[in-house]
Amino acid sequence: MKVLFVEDEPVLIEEMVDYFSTQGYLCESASTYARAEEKIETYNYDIVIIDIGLPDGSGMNLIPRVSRSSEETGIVIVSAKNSLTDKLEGLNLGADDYLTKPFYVEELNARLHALYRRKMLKGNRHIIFDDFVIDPLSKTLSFKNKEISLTKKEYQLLLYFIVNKERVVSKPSIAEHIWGDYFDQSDNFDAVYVHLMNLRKKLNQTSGKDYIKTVYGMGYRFSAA
Amino acid sequence: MKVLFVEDEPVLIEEMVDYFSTQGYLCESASTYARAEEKIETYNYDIVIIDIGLPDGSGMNLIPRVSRSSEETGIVIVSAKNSLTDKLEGLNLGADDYLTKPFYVEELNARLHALYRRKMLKGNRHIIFDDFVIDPLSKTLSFKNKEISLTKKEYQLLLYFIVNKERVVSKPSIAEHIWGDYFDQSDNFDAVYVHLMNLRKKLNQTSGKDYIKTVYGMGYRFSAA
DNA sequence: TTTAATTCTTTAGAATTTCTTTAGAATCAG
DNA sequence: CTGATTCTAAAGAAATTCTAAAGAATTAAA
Repeated sequence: MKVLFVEDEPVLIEEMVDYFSTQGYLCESASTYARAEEKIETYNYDIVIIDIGLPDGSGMNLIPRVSRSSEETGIVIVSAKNSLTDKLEGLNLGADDYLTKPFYVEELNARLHALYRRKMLKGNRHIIFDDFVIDPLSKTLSFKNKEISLTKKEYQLLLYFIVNKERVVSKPSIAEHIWGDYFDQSDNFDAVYVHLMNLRKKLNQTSGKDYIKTVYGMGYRFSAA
Repeated sequence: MKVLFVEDEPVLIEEMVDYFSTQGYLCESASTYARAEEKIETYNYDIVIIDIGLPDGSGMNLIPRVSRSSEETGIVIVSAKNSLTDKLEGLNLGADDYLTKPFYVEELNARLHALYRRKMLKGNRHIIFDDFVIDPLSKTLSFKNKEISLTKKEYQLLLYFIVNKERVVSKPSIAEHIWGDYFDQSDNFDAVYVHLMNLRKKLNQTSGKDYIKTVYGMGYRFSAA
């Protein structure tokens, strides 16, 4: 779960990044409109949290850009004033939720959770494909009620595949979602290969099926019922 | 955990009952003031969630009745309007928390969790898992009527695990809940390790079971019946 | 068609990170 | 002051992650 915080108050950024990192999110931040724009164009996020009042522009204008760059991305607006027009404008532009400053990080967390549920759990508590069940709370994968132990990277990888079910995901985008933008482009993707194969093997050994297909030269595609 | 929802909107009732049932709560509902009054007098609930605006009376008047029938019961008020006086009046009458409509069930869940935690710390109800009994009043743990001495930190830790049963809790979040806000992120978590191991050892030595599983790189998970 | 280049699979082990455990120093409460 | 608790530090263990390398498969080029 990769999240971008667009916010100019350093203290708030720090608080949010600290908190949500411990919650298992992959956190990045942008403190200006320009930087946010750049990051949004370059990378892919699952959720973007946008403060409206930025020093060099209104966060409102970022909303369409996010939607354009990826339909999947959830958008939460944060604003200092509790203005109904602001709220409506934001939601109209395509934001998924709205929060007024000041707020508790716990509340933002609850909203992100709700958004997460709507986006990928679609109202369910578990993610289910075939005889597999993923419980995000206990971070476990099980096959016919028997737990399959996954490492952190394998678990993240699996979730990324689930979100992009039936779609071809490229190796660079996998790397970006699992390592963040600290990931050096010049690095080779050997690590991705290894984790991918380990996950593939575990899924295959327990079910006998091949869930992850290789699309030569393009990436991988995860398919399941 | 038995919960009563006093709410007249059928859709909302359904949503809440659905959600909280999957969260392991035992859910009941009352859609009128009269029905709620009746249920409160007759049965015992751990938590009552009251919508102020009921068709046949103000939910506000239910608050003293709940307190009278059982001091233990937690009360959360829900109201359509974000009125400060409403909020203050409710809290004055003995409500534990206040929530404005519309809200996300996730958010209510977070509040119930917090409430549960608070109640458990000072309430006199016993917490039971397997052959263990925790008496929050005397802050003691016993196994088959034999007391197990726990230090303060071990006790807090155990309670935090119980509240988050079956969930993966990260080390930072453990630290935050036990040492509070002034816990420095830059501190290393050695102390957490130590207390955790001590608790783990005590539980294991008395019961022979392993209650606390390490989820490598993510945190720990407590499981019990 | 054959060859070369690229991309992918697989394995093994090195490097790193995270966890466990112990012991003793510091701190706190009675 | 004394004893219990809490914290720090450090060493070793364990698990994960990464690197590297060799071979297989696929595509592109000759």
